[in-house]
Amino acid sequence: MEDKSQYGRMLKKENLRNTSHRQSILEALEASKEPVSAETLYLTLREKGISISMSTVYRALDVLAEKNIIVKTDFTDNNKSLFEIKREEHRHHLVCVKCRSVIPVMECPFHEYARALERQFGFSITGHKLEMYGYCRKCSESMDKSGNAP
Amino acid sequence: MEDKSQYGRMLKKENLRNTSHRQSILEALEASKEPVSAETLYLTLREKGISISMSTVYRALDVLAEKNIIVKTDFTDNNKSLFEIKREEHRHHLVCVKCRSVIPVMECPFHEYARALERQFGFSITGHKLEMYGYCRKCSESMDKSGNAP
DNA sequence: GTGCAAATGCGAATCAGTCGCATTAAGGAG
DNA sequence: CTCCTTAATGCGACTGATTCGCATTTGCAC
Repeated sequence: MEDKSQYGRMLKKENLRNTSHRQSILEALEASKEPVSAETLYLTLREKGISISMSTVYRALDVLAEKNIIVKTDFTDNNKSLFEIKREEHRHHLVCVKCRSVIPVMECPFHEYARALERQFGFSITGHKLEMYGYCRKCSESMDKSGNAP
Repeated sequence: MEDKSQYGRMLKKENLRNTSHRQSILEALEASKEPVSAETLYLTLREKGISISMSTVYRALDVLAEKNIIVKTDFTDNNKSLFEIKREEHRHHLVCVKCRSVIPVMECPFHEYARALERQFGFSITGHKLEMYGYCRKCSESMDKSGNAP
């Protein structure tokens, strides 16, 4: 999504006005390699010299998530929601429970599984979220050295 | 887990005192077929005539989740956390985005996938959470009738 | 039984997220 | 380009789940 006018089209398609704030938010999310919190996003924008309020950030994130342009995620921890742009392929995440780093993962082998569950329960699955917890390479190594088992 | 003294052993093993409140909480979670919120649990206990405070419920749930005796889950919605007892086999969930019903699912076909990711990223996976969203049978049907697409 | 750290109760505090309302600005019509 | 409607925004107050401080109680090792 290098072409920024693309955002305008996406917003229009959803009957959302193409405001400069929404543009900035989408650009910031696009630029971010990992999911960010509303607050982080707010601070990022302020740093860029953009004058915006928290309410607007929250409201924009809500409506964008509702329209499926971005994805809202809740990693169990500090009970803060994180947001990321919806890319071509959806992603899953490896979350390090120690240093809290997040590694995005592209592959998703769950389509057959989902199909089977739909048949079994008469449930129509429209989306899913998979998060995996554990220790990233660095944290496992540092614990090995210090003698603490993961 | 019919044998309630089992709880005592589990707690002791984690260096937690075997208090009557923790017993009650574990029993209530054991009895519940689906994940419950702290508040629901609190009310359930009060109804049973157990005098307990919200802080205690929260604190007990926290420590039990930390010790891996129960599981804390955040379904994106009303930003309330849900808790359930950790059973033999872990579960996944089908969450209806309309009526909010939750269907637990036993099967978990992800072990190979997890293994592959561990190799690929040097990440040591200790747990995972999969939630699937969509429309349960009842809600899809009622929407079909009313003409609203899911 | 005694002693002491862990657990609890209570109410105050925190803090992400929401809301009401007045103001501003998209963007379609003319 | 200007006008007009209405969505979007800012601000500050508010909410509601969760946490915290501190005094009191209770489990349990000895």
